[in-house]
Amino acid sequence: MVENVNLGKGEDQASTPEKHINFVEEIINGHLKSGRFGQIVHTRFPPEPNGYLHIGHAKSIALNFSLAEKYGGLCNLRFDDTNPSKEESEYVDSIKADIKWLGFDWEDREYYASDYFEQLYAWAVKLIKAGLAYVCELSAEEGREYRGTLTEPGKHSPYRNRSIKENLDLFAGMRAGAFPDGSKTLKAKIDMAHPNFTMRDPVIYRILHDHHHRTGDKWCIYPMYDFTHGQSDSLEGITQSICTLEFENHRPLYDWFCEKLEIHHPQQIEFARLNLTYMVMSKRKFLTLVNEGHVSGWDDPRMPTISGLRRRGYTPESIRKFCEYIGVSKNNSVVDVTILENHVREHLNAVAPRVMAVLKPLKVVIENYPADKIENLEAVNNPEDETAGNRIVPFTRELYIDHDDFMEVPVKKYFRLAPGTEVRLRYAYIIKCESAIRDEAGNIVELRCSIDLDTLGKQPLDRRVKGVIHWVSADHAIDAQVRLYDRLFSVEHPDKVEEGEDFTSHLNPDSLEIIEHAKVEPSLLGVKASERFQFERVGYFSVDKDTTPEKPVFNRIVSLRDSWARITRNS
RNA sequence: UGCCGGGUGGUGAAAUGGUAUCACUAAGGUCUCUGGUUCCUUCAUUGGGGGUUCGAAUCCUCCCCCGGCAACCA
Repeated sequence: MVENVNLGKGEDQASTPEKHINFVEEIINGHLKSGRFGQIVHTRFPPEPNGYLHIGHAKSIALNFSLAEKYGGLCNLRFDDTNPSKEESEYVDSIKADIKWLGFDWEDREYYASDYFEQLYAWAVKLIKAGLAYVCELSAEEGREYRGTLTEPGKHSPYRNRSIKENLDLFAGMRAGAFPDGSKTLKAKIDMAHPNFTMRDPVIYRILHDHHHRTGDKWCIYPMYDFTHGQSDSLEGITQSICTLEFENHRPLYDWFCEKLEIHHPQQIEFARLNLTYMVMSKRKFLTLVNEGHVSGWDDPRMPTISGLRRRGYTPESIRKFCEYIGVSKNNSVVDVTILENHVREHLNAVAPRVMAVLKPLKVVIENYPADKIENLEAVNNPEDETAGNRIVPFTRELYIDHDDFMEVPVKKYFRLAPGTEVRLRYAYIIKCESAIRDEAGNIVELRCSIDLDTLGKQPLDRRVKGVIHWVSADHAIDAQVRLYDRLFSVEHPDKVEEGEDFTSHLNPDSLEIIEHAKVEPSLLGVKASERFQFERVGYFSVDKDTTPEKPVFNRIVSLRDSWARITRNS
C-alpha cells in the first residue's frame, strides 16, 4: 500500500529511525543560524554534590552530553557547590562514577563553582560600584515580610540606599568575617514591585561561617545559586544552559546578571524533569526511604538512583536508550515505568546468556533412567546471538523443576506438568508425570516421572507436546540466593496521598522476596558481581555484590513478559 | 488572587495553515524445544466555546484544568 518505502534502505531506517527534533534542538538550530554563539555548542551538567544521582538526572546528563556530541561541541561537568553546609566530596565521587558508568565523558573539563568564588566576589563589587547591589541588615524573616506576597508588591529595605562606599566597606567586612551568620546579606537592587519574586531584590551573598569541602575556611560568605550559575556558565563559555522547569522564573535574573555584568550571555533553556509511575523522585523522599529503613540504602536495587539501578542490574545502554526514547519537552509528564523495564528487556534479550535456574525446587525422579548415568547435553547460550555458542548441562535421574510448572489439577490451557501429562525438559527429553508424592502435611514434595528416550533433539511423530520447562540436575545444582525485586510502591502515583498520609503509606509490602535456596545450573559456578543472565522462562538476573564463592546471590532485574500470568489474571 | 509554564489515545512524544504520525501499554492472532523473542491486526478528530480560512492540533478570542514561584536551598 505505502509506495514510498525505500526497500533497499529499510533496515537502515529501522536501526536509525528518523528522530524528531526536540524543542531544545530547534532553539540551538536558531542560534546556529543567527550566529549568536558562532557555530559553537557547549553545554554542561551542573549537579549539586549533596546527594546521589537518579534516573531523572540521567535524562539531563544524556540530554546535555548527547546534544554536545550531536553538534560537535563539548559538555562540561560542573559541581554547583555554593552551599558549604550541605555538600560533601563523597557525593562528588559518586556523581562522577555514575556519569562514567552511564557512558559519558567530560574529559578534563571537571569544574567547580567554588573555583569561581574570587571572580564572583569581584563581580559583586562591580555591581555595588554600579549602584546595583547593597548590603542589607534585615533578618531572614524580615526579608520575607518586605518581599510582599503573590498579590502585593514588596517594600524597600531601609538599607537600600546606602552609599556605594558604605556598601563596599560593609561587604569587605562581611568577607573579612566581621559579622555573624545571618546578620547581613548582599542584595541585588532590582525592583521590589516586580511581579516575579526572584526579581524583588534577591539575596546574592550570605554569611556562612562554614567549612567548605573544597575551599576549606577561606570564605565565610557564599554566593547564592542565582548569582553563581549564570556566571559560571558564562566563564566556561557555555552556549545553551539547560535546566529543569522550576528555574523558569529565574531566567530573568540569570539574564539580568549577565547584562549588568556585561559578560558572555548563554541562553537558559528549561525542560520538564522526568517522573516515573510507581516511583518518587526527590532527594528528600529518598532520604526518608533510607533513614526509615524502607530500603537498605541509596543503592538498594529498588531505588531509582543510578547506583540502585546499577546494582539491580540495569545496563547503561538501556538507560541511555530510554532517555532518548522518552524525549524532551516542557510538558509535566509521568512516564510509565514499563517503558524503562521494556528497554532493559530489549537490551538484555540481545546480549544476556541464557541459563536454567529453579527458584522453587520440586524434586523429580525419573524412574526409568539409570541412577548412575550422567548425560552431558548441549544448550544454546543465546538464540539471539549465534556467536554466544553452546554449553553443557548435565542430565541425571534426579532433577529439580519449578513448583509452578506442576499442577495437580491443571486449569484449562495449562500445558506444563500434571499427573499423566507430558512435558519437554528444555534441551533434553520429554517426560511424563506418573505420580506425585506428598509429605505428612499433604504438600507435594516429589514427582515420579518416566522418560521417552527417543525425544532428544526431536519431536515425537505421534503426538504434540507443547509445554517446555526448565530444570537442573539435583546432584549438580548450585545453591543460590535469589532476590526478587518488585516495584517499591503499589500505586502509580505515590505522591498523591489522602489527608494525614504520606508517600510511605503506598509502599509495596512485597517489593522484595528473598529465596534462600534456589537451584541453579553448574555453569554458574564462579560468577562475578554485575554479570547478567536470563534465567530461561523466568527473567533477567544480575549477580549481586553480596555474592561469595560458596553462594552466588542474584538480583532480579526484571521478569520476562509472562502472557500465561496475564491469562490467569484475566480469567 | 499576581507572574511564568503547560494541555494531542490509558502513557510518552510528532505533525510548525494542507490526509492527526511513531512508539509503549492493552486486546486479539501468528510463530516457537523459553507461555520469551519475532511478526500481524485493533484502539484519538487534538481541554471547552466562538472566530479567521477553501482548509486549523497549528492563527485570533473568551473560558476551564494542571504545574511552578513568596529559602539567607539548588
